[in-house]
Amino acid sequence: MLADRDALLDAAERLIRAQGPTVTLDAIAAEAGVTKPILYRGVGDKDALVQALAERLVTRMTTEVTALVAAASGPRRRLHELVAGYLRCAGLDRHLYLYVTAGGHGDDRVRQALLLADRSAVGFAEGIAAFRIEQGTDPAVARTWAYGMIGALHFVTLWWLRDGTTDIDQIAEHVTTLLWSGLGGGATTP
Amino acid sequence: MLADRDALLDAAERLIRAQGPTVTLDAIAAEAGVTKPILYRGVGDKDALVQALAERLVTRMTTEVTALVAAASGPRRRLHELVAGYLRCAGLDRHLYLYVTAGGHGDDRVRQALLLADRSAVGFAEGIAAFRIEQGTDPAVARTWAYGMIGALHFVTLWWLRDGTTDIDQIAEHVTTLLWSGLGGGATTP
DNA sequence: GCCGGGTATCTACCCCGGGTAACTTCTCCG
DNA sequence: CGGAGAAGTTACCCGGGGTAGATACCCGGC
Repeated sequence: MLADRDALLDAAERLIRAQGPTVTLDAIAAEAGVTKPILYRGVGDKDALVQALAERLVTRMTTEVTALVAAASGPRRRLHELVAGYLRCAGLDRHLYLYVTAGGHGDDRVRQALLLADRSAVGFAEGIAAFRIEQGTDPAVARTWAYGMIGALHFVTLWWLRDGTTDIDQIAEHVTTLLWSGLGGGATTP
Repeated sequence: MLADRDALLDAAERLIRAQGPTVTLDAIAAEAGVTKPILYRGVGDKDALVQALAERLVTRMTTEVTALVAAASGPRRRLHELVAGYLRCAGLDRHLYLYVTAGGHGDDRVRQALLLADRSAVGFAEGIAAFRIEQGTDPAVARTWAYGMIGALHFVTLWWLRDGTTDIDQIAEHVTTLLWSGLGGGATTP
């Protein structure tokens, strides 16, 4: 069996989608038609696998969401599309999303938690900085805001995936309002 | 040796603080002067331990932050104190914070990730709802905003704990600005 | 003072999953 | 046909969570 790296990652995705985020490396190797050492040769240890899957997932989500954002007009609507798109993508790939955001195993717990964030933070921060400059406000907040916004999206996503009580559109609207207007709601009170 | 639940949890905290979030249950039991089965009888399995420690940590952080918030005047300053207090507490208890937010082991990865959030979300949501009513705006956003704000705080915290490049006060100010004014920055653009 | 029973605790183990060393097989070329 | 080398598989190690069975301790009854 050809031990192509992409084939291995495809198998991993397939199995995680089918069986949830608790699949073992043995199972993934079997799904790919090979054995564990081949999986190691192809993609590295478990952390590397998670990282590779994170990369793919982020790429797909970014593509999807970017298209939605580009199709909307006005910054607030764009933000809404971003939020709603993120939630929808995570919902569709929920098992993979969970595997990637909580699947770690090594000592570096922080790294795991921030894997997905790190992958998208740079692009996110650039967008924020550009918008702030255009607005005439200080772009120095960009990196912090990127992590903050991703954190907000991520936690709301997890909460929604777990409890799933509220309608996705309503949640997206609430998150958008928070991120767009903040607690102050546009008030200029210091 | 007395296998008091509190003594066990104290030992766990002590060891995590001293040796980081990768300590094993054996080590914790040893620190408490007992063996694993006693630890199990006293606090339950690892998830229960993490949950108990989360509860304690949240209680302490809440007390601390609440005091800071109460001492500040004006909603935006209050928010700033909340953000800065959260960051500072997490920084002081960084190992414990990491153990609690990323220490899980069972299948329920979502539960783990949201443990800290769940513990504080209710109180948070109440505060938000009260503020929204006072403001004359819709309080239905409260639960979503609670998770969103905690997520933002959490991710910024992790990022800061890991990279620690930027000054804590500056980060706190940036997060406060995001949560208070949002991306729109008080603009009324739809 | 000695003995049975109950309880509290420890020792020794199981299991699972990640990670790897060493054996096997297949192929290609002289 | 034989041997070198690549490609893969089996069979294992190890660490950590979780638990069953052995052990020591304490106390009332004789």
